Amino acid sequence: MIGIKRLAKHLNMSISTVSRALNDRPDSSEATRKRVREAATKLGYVPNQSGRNLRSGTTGTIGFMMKTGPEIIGQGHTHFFMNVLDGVQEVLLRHKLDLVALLCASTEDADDYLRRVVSRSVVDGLIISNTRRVDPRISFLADRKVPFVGFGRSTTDVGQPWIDIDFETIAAESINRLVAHGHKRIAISLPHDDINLGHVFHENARNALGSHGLTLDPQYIYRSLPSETGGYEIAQKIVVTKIRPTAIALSNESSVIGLYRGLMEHGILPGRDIAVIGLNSPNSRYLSPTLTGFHLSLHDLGVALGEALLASMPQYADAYPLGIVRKVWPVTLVPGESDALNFIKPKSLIA
Amino acid sequence: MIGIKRLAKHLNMSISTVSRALNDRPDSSEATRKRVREAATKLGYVPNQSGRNLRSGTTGTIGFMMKTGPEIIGQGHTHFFMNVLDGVQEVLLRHKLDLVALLCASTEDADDYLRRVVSRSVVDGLIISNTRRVDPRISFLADRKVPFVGFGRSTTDVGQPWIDIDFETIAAESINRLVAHGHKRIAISLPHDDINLGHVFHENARNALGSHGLTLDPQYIYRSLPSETGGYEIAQKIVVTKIRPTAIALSNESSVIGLYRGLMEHGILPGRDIAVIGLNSPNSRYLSPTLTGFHLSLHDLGVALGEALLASMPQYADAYPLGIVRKVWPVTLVPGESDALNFIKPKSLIA
DNA sequence: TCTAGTATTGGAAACGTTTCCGGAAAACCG
DNA sequence: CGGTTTTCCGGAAACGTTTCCAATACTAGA
Repeated sequence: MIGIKRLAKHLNMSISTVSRALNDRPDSSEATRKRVREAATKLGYVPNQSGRNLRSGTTGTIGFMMKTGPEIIGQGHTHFFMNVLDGVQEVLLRHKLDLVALLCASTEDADDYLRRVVSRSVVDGLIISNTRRVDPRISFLADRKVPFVGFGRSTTDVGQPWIDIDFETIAAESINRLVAHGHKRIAISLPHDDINLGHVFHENARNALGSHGLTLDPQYIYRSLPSETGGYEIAQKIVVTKIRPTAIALSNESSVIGLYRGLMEHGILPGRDIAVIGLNSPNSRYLSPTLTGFHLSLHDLGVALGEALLASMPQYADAYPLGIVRKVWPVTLVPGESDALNFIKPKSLIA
Repeated sequence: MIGIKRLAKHLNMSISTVSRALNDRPDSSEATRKRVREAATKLGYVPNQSGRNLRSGTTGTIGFMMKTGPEIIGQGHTHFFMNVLDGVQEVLLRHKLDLVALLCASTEDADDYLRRVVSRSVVDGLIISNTRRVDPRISFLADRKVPFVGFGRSTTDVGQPWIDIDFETIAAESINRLVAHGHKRIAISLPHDDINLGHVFHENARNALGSHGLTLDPQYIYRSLPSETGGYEIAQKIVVTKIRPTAIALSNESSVIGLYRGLMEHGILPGRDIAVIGLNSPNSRYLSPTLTGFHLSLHDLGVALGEALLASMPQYADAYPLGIVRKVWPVTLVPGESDALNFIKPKSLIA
């Protein structure tokens, strides 16, 4: 391992000159920059991150916090995160920043873990997802002045930047479309009550129903994990509902797989016996009947998330003069067969 | 942010004494340790990781490398990883080490990324998964003397520790069982040819068939991604096979979901029209007919992986006198309905 | 040619921690 | 009680980098 000292000696320069050249400081000549760069690659010099961190107080890494263990938020969600993170990483790379996933063990409290990570100062900035309705992480990070961006909103508001999927549109358009198709008994799926998006979805679905003179029957609100398994459980619940809903609007992308499976085991075919609107994903691509679902560009969302974070970091703010980014990420409806118009031929099973 | 200096001044001690006390060095008295600890928590002192790193050359973090992006190895695999990582984290926490997932963007070459991570020395040790048949990462890490453990074997052998799932048993027992049930046209699923486990599975399946006087028909080898989608694609391929296999043994835990879906769309019912043996997972729990599959304790595997890594790190070797760990992780078969004994009533569809 | 300004450089301090080393005090032993 | 060992402590150097500051060399203007 060669350090800047030996590199400097080898070049017959002072270490300060070498450092300046390596970092493209304005007060270093192009000639020396070139010489230094060449020698550096020749000798295989790579700056020691710890030394750099110590001096500058930054680490050059951005963290994305997630929990490990069996009861993670939803298995299928991974595709989701992996695409978003890919976009984030793309932006960060441009600034030589690195993205790591901070893995909080299932045995450890998430808030404790965050505290530990922050005080060890292993990252310069953070992305937090699965934002809760009231989220202590937000106030904590604001308090510690750690730059962060929420992937999701929260009622805990410290003026932080966030980007959130447009669940308003998803909920409202789903309902409007289903009502237009003649449905009256419309169900929705919601995540755990803590999660903020559930409230957004709930409220907008209720309002949309209200605008058509309908109400949201509490028995048609199915709470479940946003996973295949969660969707399967919804199907089980639907089957035992006395007066079954004729349509359901889902609030996540994973559960539709399990929902289809569960419904079909009982001879209930989406698009014929029940209308389903959900979110598209690679896994929903092969569903039959094809899914009527909302599409969103996850990679681009990740890019936006990365840019929002950089905009909130003083060092990079001038490259991204965006101010505090608070953006609802657009979705577009892709019609399929699962909510077919020629519905309303209720088979016996719609008791 | 308070440093060790201010802490020392506040205690009227030298910083060396404080440092020793905080690290429970033998040459510090219990009395001072107590005083220091108390003052540290009272003042909210947390050691600066960068300073520590710089001095000691270690970072206190272990990395698990994975790729982000759309074409990741398999979405369902995540549950898999999340449980393994949970076990790893559990072990590491005992030694105040932290686990992070190193996210390699889809646009970046994995080997380049590894090189970058290592030279920036952001981790003290690594776990690499999806080990390939010939894996340059292994020789690179050995060359750089970075402690690591393979989650999976490879023909690239530098004496590194590894832990791998017992695909020998999975392949052989699957075959033996299917043959015992009277099957002769037995198919297997394999991942990309690069991946090492594919070769293990292939070879052992072939040998098991051979021991029964059967051969592995090349047309019954279905290559696919280890994902739901991959399983769905296998079903499509099965359907268009001239003389269809009567049984299939899967080499991953995710594809069975898509396989079931794809088969059932064509009226082919696992356990009646085709026998299926796979790997169990939370998502396979709700399959109907229930899956005959292999179970393995992922969390414990993670623990073993963590211990194997620590055993290979000089600093921790004395706590884990295991030498170089090379272990095939055991699996147990959980019988279900998908390979039911009362099979062999070939419907018309088994052309 | 001299001066003022600019471009580039080297020296040295600083970031926060650990650890080596010498020394002082205490404990032990005969 | 003298000497030897043990226990504990403080001073200072070191890890590798960045950056402030002063100094030098060069350029341009008069």
